[in-house]
Amino acid sequence: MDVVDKPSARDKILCAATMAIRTNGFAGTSVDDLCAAAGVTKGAFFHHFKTKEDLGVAAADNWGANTSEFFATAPYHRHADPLDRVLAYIDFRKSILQGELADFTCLVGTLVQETYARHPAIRDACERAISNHAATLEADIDAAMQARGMVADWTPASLALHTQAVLQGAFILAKAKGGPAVAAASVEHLRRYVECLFKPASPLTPASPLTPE
Amino acid sequence: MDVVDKPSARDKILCAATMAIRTNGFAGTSVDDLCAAAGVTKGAFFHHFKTKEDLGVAAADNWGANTSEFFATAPYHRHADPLDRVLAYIDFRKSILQGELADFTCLVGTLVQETYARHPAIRDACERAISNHAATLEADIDAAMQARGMVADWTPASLALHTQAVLQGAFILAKAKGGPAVAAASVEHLRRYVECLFKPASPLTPASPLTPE
DNA sequence: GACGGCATACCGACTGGTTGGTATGCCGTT
DNA sequence: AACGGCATACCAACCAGTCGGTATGCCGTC
Repeated sequence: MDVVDKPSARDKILCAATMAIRTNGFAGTSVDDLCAAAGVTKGAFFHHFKTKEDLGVAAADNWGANTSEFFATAPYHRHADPLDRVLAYIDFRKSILQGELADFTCLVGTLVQETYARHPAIRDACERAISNHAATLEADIDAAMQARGMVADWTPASLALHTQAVLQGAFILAKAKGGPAVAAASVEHLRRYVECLFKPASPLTPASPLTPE
Repeated sequence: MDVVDKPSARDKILCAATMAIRTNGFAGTSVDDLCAAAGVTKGAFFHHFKTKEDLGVAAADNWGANTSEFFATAPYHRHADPLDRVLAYIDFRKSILQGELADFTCLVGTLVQETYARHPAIRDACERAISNHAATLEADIDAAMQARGMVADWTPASLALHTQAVLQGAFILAKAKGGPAVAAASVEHLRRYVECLFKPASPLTPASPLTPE
């Protein structure tokens, strides 16, 4: 148990899988590619993962764990008002749309898209990751509604999932257009929507805090 | 030139590819699978398409052409007010979220997700299909804004693309959750957003035309 | 209208490389 | 010496793509 723990083969494979699948998809990533990228042999791969599908499940679970920690320690939780936390979450999601596409797109969104029919185990793992993450938002949305005594024809859960839909769709547009700019614009629309839902009385405000493009 | 034109091998392949790729993805669909599903031989396949990538481009182009016609002849264009047309478009998109996942999800969204890095030609074809479709919405959005003399910090183009992002994201959630219900809820949020953007003055109306879930 | 010349559409066996997966053995730690 | 962690060697199935060949129809010429 060294301080400078050298990563185990399993971790190296999971890390390489995260990048490779986000870039080339699940079916588009071969076990050989993965081993080469991770710097391990095929023997190591099949020592840690029974099948390639098993790796897919593990990668989705690993993604869920990593993103949970990443967002749990993110600064947007500091706000006292739950609505401010939701808006800050959206701003935070917008702010991390930078660099290469594979650096900010979502592994489980990509993964579930092409495996939902043939690999139910992977689909379920992706569903868990998405729903768990949405649940962290749902709590703040719910608190914001109760604090305002709001009665609405939509549920906190549906809005939380909607934010994830917008993000996933934004990633697809970013891939189609070759850059994060479209995605950022879509996230701005999402912010405007949440502001609108919680706006007490005032009408359309032409001068919004968002910077014009 | 018969009245009962039997479909050419090319058409049968494109039709089979549309379903197969939406179900199993591009890399997950082999040329042999495709030929079996279309009821043609490999010789026929490579007579019509130089490579598998070529088929991907053709499938995306074909999808663009088919959806263009489908939406151009859809009933939502009948409304006189351009905003009504936009809202009716959204309602229409919600109404067709039925049946099997592969029956209503978007080919080019699935396709671009896993090919953007390795097959630029396919990515460009998908981008064209998405942008062309969004452009038909953009015109109505623009007209609705001008009719109201609206000045906003967002553009008609960005809202049109945002609608597509919501739909694409909704498809991903539907795949993860195994049914169209989540997708419909997200499309309802989109409708509420567009209503809010164009609402002249009144505040949040708890009694909305949307049916509660 | 019979002819050759040629293009298009399609067939299916074949190939070389790649795939996911297995069998076995080595090596440091306990 | 027993074990987990990994390496090497290997396999059958499958992959995209090729190639020689056939069937059919069009078109100008005589």
